[in-house]
Amino acid sequence: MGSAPKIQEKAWDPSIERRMLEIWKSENLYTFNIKSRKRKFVIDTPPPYPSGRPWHIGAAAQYSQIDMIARTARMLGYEVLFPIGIDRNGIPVELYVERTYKVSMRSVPREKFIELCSKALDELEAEMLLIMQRMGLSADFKNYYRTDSPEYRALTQKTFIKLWNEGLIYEATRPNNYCWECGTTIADAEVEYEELPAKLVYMKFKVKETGQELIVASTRPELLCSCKAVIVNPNDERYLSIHGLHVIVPIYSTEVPIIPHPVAKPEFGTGAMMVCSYGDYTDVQLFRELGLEEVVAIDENGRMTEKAGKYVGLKVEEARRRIIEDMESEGLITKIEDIMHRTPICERSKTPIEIIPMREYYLRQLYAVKDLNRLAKKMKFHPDMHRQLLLDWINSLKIDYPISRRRYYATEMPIWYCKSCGAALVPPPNKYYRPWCENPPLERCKKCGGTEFIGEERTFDTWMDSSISPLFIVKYDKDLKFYKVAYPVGIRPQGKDIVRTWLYYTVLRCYQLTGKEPFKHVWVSGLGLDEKGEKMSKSKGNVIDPVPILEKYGADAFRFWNAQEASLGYDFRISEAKIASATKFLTKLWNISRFVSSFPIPRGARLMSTDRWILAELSATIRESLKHYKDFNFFYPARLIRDFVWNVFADHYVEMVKTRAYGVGFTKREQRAAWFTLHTVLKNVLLLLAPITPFITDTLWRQLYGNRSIHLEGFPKVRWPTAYRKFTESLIEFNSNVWTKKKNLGLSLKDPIECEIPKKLKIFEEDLKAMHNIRT
RNA sequence: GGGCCGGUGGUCUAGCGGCUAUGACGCUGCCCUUACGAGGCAGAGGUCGUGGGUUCGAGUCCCACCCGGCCCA
Repeated sequence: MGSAPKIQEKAWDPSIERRMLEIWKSENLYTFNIKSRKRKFVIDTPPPYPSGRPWHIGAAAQYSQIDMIARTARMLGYEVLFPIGIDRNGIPVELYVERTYKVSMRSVPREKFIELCSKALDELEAEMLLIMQRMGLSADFKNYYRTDSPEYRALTQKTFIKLWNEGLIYEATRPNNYCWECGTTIADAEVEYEELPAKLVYMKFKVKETGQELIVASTRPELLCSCKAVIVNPNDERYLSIHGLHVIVPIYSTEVPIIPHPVAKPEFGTGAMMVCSYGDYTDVQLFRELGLEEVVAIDENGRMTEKAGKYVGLKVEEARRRIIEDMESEGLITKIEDIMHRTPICERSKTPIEIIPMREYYLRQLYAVKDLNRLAKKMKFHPDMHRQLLLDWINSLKIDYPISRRRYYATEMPIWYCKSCGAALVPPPNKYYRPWCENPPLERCKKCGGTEFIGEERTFDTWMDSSISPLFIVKYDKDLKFYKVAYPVGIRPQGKDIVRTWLYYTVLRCYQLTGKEPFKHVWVSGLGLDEKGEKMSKSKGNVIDPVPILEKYGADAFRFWNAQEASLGYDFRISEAKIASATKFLTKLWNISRFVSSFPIPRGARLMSTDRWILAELSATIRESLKHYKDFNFFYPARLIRDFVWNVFADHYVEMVKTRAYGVGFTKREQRAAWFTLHTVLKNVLLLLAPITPFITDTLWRQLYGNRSIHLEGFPKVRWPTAYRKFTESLIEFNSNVWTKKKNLGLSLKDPIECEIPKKLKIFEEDLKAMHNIRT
C-alpha cells in the first residue's frame, strides 16, 4: 500500500512563489560564466522603457516568454547570458516630467531638467525591475544596465565617431518630419497615421490666360503662400484645355503653372490640386520631380514665416482659421466640406507633424540596402513569416536616416564647431562627451588653427542608442575575447511592432560597425490585445495591470496561460478569466504529484503493458515538445504537455494502475512497475514544463526528486519505444464506453460490471479489469 | 493602392492532403470514485467566409471575390 502523500497541500498555492524566488537568489542559479566550456547563448533582451504603471500586460507576457527562451537554452545545454537593461533615453520621460512638475523643457536650465528626468526614471525603473523579478525572470539583475549611463552613452558616441570618420554621416537641409509638441525632427519610422477630421476648403483661383475660374480644394489653405503649381490629372477631360496655362493664387496673387500629373485624382475635390511646400509627402515628391523652388512657410516654432504676409507669426491652425475667414469675406470660397483625412502624427506625442526643411545630420543607409537584404535573409526568423516585415521596410527606404534631435534627455552629439571657420570637429572616442556644457577636448581647429569652439546642442535619436544594445552586452570594442565568443548574438526577441525601428536600426548599425548580422536568431512575437481583439491603450481604458494578476494567480499561472494562448508571432487576446483558468492545470499537476508522491521511487522495474503504453505516449510528448522548444515556440509544448498530462496520463493511465499501485490483487513486482512508471512520467513532465512554469516544477522537484533545483537539469531524452501508441485510441474508447455503460445502467463507477475486453486490448486485461471492476 | 495575418459550434481556438473536424470557456444532466468539487463522467451545439478549380479524396493545395485586423504607400 502507498503511504500518506509526501505533499500535504491540496492545491498549488502561488504564495510559494515568493519563497522560491528567495531560494533562487540565494543559490545564485542564473549567473553567466564566459569561461564555461558550454556553448554560449546570448539574449539581446529588449530594454523596456519605464513609462509608469500600469506596465502593459502584453509586454509583461512577452518578457515571461523571453525568460522561457533563456530557460530553454539552458536546458538544451547552453551557457546563457540573459542581461537586463532599462531604456532611459528619449522623449517620453521629458513629457512625463513636463506634465508632473508643470515645467516646460526649454524654460528651465538644461542641467536641472535632466536631473528631474533622471530622478523620475529611477522611481519608474525600480518598480519595473520588481515586476520582472516577480515574474520569475532568470536574468542577471545584479548587473542590469541603463542606456543613459556614461558607459552606454560613451559607446553610442564612439560608434558615431567611427561612422563619422568613415564618411557615413553628413549634414543636409531637407524637408523633414517635424513635431511641434516635441520640438524636434523625427524619422519616418516614428511617424504614425490616424484618420482625423479636417475641413476641405474649395478656393477660387483664376486662370491668367483665359480669366476663367478654377476651383481648387485643399485642407491646407494657410499654405497658399507656398503654392508653386496646380496639378490636374492628364486624363481629366474637364481640364484638358488649360494644361500648361497659369493660375493666379488668391490672396497672394502669385502666378503658378497648371501641370498635368497622374498624382492628381479626378475624384478628390475638384480634381485640381495645389502643390505647396509642404503639405504632405506628395508635395515633397512633386517639388523634387517638377523642380519647383521651395518656400518655407512655417518655421520651427510652428508659426507662419514672413512669406505668409499678413499671417506672419500666427500658429498654423490660427493662420488656417484666419485665412479661411478672409477668403470667405472676399467671396473666394465656394464650399467647405468636413472630411476624414489620413494625417501623419508623431508616434510619441500623437500630434500632427509638419514637413519643413531643416538642417540636420544624416546617417547614410540607402547604399546598404542590398547588403541589408542579404543579412535579413541570413538570420533565422521565428516565425519565418515575420522576416517579410523587415524586408518590406528595408526595400521601402527612400531617404537616409536623420539622426539629430532637438531634445535634452538623450545622448549628446559629440561635435564642436570652430568659431572662426565653422568646421565641425569630433573628439577622440572612449569618453562620454557633453558638448553643451563641457570645455572642448580640442586644442586647435584642424582646418584653420582656431582655438575657440562652440559645442553642439543637439542630441541623437534614441534609436541610435537602442540599436547598439547587442554590441553593448557583448563588450564590443572593450573585451575582444568576450566579443569574439558572443557575437553575433544568439537571439533577438522583440515585438513585431518595432521591426521597422529597433530591429531595422540594429541590423543597419551593426552591419556598419561589424560587417556582420547582429543575430543568429530573431524572435518576433505578436501583440497583446484586449479581450475583444483591440489594441490596449490608456486612453481607451482597456488596459490590464499585470501586478494584481501576478498577486492573485501567481507568475506560473500567468506564464502557463500566455504560453498556451497564442502561437509565436500571432497577436493574442488577454482576459483575466483565461488567466484564472490556467490555474486549474497547475492544481491538476499538483494533485497528480500528490498522488504519485505517496509511493516509493523504485530504481527499476519489470514493466507491464500499461506501463509501456504510457511511456510510449510520454516519449512522443517529449519528442514533439522538444521540436518546438528548439524553435523557441512555447505554444505547442504547453498544449501538448497539458493534453498529455490531463487527458491521457491522469484520466487513463492513473485510473488504470491505481489498484495496482495500491497493491490490491497484484504481485509486489507488478506494484513496483506501477510505482516506477508513475514517478518516471511525473519526473519527465516536470522537466519538460520547467521553462514555462519554473516555480511549481522546482517546488515539486525539490520535494520529490532531489535537493538541487530542477533548473540545473537538462531536458529529458526520448528513451522508450513509441510503438505502443497504437493502442491509445482503443484504450480511451474502451474506457469511455465502460463509463457510459455504467452510467446508463445507473451503476457507480466502483460497481462490478460484465463486459468483454476487445481482443486488441487483451494485453491490458489485468489493469482494465481492476480499474472497472469487470467480472467475466 | 501594396504587404502580412486572420475568417472553424454562443465566444476563443487546434488543424499543414486521408476514417464519424481538436480543445478551452460557457451551457445541460448525473456523480462525495480515498490525487484533485479550482474535480470526475456524460451530453447538446459546427453547411470550417463565398464561388470556382486540382485530386480517388480539401478547413487543409491553387485561383477569384467578400469581410476583419495590423503595417506601409
